[in-house]
Amino acid sequence: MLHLYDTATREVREVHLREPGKIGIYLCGPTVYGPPHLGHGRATLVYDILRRYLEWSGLTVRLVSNITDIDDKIIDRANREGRPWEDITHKCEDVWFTAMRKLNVLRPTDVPHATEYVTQMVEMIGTLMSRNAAYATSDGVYLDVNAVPDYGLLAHQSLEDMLSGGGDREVLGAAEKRTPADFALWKFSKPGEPSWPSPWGEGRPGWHSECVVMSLELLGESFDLHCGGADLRFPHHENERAQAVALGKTFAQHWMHNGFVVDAEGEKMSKSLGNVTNLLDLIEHYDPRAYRMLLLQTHYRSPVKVGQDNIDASVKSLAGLDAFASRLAALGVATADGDVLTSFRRVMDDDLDTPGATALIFDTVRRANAAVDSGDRALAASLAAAVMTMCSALGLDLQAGSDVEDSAADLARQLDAARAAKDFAAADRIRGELQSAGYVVETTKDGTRVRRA
RNA sequence: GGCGACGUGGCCGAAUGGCUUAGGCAAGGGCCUGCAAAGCCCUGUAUCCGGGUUCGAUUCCCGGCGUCGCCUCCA
Repeated sequence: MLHLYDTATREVREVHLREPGKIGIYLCGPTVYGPPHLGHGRATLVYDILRRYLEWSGLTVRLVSNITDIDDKIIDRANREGRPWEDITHKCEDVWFTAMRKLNVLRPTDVPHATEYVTQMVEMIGTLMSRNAAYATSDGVYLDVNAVPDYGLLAHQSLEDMLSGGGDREVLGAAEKRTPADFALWKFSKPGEPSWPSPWGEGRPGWHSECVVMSLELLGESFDLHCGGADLRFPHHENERAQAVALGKTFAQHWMHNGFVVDAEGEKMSKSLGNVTNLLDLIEHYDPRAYRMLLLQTHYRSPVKVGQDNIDASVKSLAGLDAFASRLAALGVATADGDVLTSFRRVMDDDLDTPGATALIFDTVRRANAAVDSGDRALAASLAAAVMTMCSALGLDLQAGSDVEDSAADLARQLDAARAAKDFAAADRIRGELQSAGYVVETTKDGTRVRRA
């Protein structure tokens, strides 16, 4: 059974399922106001790997991941560029899902939009008001964090400690708030801004409310797992939880957070630092599988450096796996080796130990290659099947060289003929042609094999 | 100021109180090959520093140095 580190309890523990065989997961999705960056890519890849693995394990997974399509940053950009805000959110969402498709990230089972749940959010805020956990000021409605006894559970800091720190940061709306840590549930709109009606005045929802409403509505109370990037731990997740607690509802049973993407100097890459490397650039310039490979070789909670050397190494390791897939495709269908798959489950169930899983894959590849060389085709086929099964469970599609053009296949046959005739000058010339056409050429006893470089 | 994470070989990156080693990339040697490619076998250099606990620490504890994150809206 799956064990994951739980941010709330700070320990690796079993993920307890409300309903055997089913898991409900909420993943905080993007705010659609700009191109996705590497951190977005990491989070979606990590949870895509989790989701695929769980489905492969036989669980029915309901993965709810929101799109935040109303937010200050969206409004700012719309004003700056003189465009309708919906124009920005629609376009950014398109770009987002196109990028995710290229990364082989499955679409979540549910993709709720914040703007579709404004009515429910207004209702929820009303309930919080009636419970005296929220109050209105001149610029909006705020949650009173003192209504939440264990506020700071995810931040692992007491309210007092949090308030004592923060240095020279500006606290929004501080003058009228009961406590500086109180956060906006509803923001009154200025003229010309997108707005929805509410009992307290026209406005728009604050950032944290949508996830509470949508997760509780789609997954229900005490749903199994809540996920997101480590930067969302506080304040976003803390504030989601605070609202649920203030409502008197049980929220997520388990909290999972993935680590940051850092640059070559080890600093977090984020928009606030202005050193973003765009996810779109990465998947345009490199095999999109390379990022998945890199993340698989890193534990999801560790920071990961994304740089030239790292990505190059992943591209090369993928080439080795592709060569393997191409080589072993000829062995035909076999039952995957059971011991290997048992080991695979063991490492994956241990806090999603994908570095262990990739080590297992490479070991199995080596064993399968050795079995081919020693003539044990049955063993090779069953090990190869295990490799393909594991890669598939991780969303890593190996390329077995099926996209070879007819002309290249022709040249490969000519190359064999030339070698058979010991016309090595011709053979070398043909190989050169194939290589300059972008193919890797392997001449073997069983004939020449070509695949895309 | 408060809370927390981390410092492993040429690079990336796991694991671990001693027992057999992570793994990938790079490097060297060998086998195979007409030559390559792919593959197989073998090899090297490592656990930030100083104390402590221990028969024994890279692993646990303390201190130091260094890097990073969070402390109200960034995946």
